[in-house]
Amino acid sequence: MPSVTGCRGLYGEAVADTRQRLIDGTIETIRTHGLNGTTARSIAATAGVNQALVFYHFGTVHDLLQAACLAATQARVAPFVERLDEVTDLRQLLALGRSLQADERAQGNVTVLAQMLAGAQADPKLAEATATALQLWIAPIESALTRLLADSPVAEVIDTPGLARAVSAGFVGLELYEGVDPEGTEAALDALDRLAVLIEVVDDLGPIALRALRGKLRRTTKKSR
Amino acid sequence: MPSVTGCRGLYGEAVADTRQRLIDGTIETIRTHGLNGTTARSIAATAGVNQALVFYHFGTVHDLLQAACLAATQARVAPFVERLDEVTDLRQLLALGRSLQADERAQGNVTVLAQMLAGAQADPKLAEATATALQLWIAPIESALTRLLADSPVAEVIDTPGLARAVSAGFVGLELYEGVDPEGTEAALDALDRLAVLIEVVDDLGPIALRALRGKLRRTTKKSR
DNA sequence: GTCTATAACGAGATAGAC
DNA sequence: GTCTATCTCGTTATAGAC
Repeated sequence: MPSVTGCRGLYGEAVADTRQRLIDGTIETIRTHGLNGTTARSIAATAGVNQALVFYHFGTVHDLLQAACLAATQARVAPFVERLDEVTDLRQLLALGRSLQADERAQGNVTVLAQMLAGAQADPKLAEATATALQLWIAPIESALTRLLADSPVAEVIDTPGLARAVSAGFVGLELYEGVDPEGTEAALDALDRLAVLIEVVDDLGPIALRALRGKLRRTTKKSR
Repeated sequence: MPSVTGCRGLYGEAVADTRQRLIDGTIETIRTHGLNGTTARSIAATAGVNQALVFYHFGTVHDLLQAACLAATQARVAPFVERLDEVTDLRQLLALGRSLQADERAQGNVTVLAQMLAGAQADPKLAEATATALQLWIAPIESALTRLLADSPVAEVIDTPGLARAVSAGFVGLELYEGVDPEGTEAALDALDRLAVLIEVVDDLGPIALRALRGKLRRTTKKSR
């Protein structure tokens, strides 16, 4: 197989190819074995390369983890952003979220992110890489929310950046929860579906009810803070 | 210190005390070192006992993890249930949730649950124990939600068991997210706060608006499923 | 760049004295 | 029940041949 860069070693293999195989192998290994079972040996086995190459190309297993996390996230976010731009209301946004989650689940990418997030708790270096990766998801979601809620009375009291983070973090939690209770996760997603409908319904209320709601929202919010 | 059971070994130490120290030490070790850093040696060091006692009392590190996870959760859920019974509306429920999360965060218990959840993804045995522990949280939350939403039009379209799971899973996700972005988590919780206000406001609408809302909720929900 | 071989270390787990 | 000592294995990482 020809390499993109054309670089080849004494053994005739392409360099860029090996690096990419290691990155892909890392993601796949986290997905199937968890972060705990992701060692230089298991990664190399999955990637079909020699174990020592992990250290030649990335120095440490740790650095490979970071590189793989970022690369995988970037690759997945790009197509998502395109679909996100076509969303015109909250229900479509949630539908996209579910469709996305189904895709990600099948590919195991949210699992990877969840594993990184868990591992990051006791590892500042990993935390940095994970926060960056998660931000890649959050930013476009925040943009979409801001756009969708621009004309809504709800926008006055909802903090869009905060909501975007809550949604993203919530999805990660759901993904983890799915690992121990798949049926429960389906029920949870259904419940969220209906909550989104609720917000949308509020948006579509007649002018009278809407004005009353607006006043109440403001008063109640002030009181509770 | 006198033991509950009174059992003592040749070295004069109480048995129940050592078991409890190991369980407490396990939780503390997960909290500070993550699941990855929780080894028989690190647990024993934290608990202040000999490393071999892990295997004498629990057979394997794995079994100790399960036991500690369940014990810690049960101990924490009990007082929570009492406070939950006193909640009379959704905002109080969320306020309790935030207060609880602050406590849990300070004690590191949700972190423990999150670590278990992450580890459970690649470990069926651990998954079972974690699902049981999480269910200890979900059950009382579900009861409270059912009680609070009993007289609400929202109850007709919201799936309470699903919502309870979504809330629980979401909190775990937020806890993990907090490890990599504390400020973002605060913003996310604020956003959820306001969402809860929204539901409550809908509940307090006048009879006319409420009837219109009810019809719309039914129609929209049917359409979207 | 890739391979084999191996060093250095920490992990789970056990044996046997006390 | 508790302790010390130790076995065995898997891990990261490196040295050096090709």
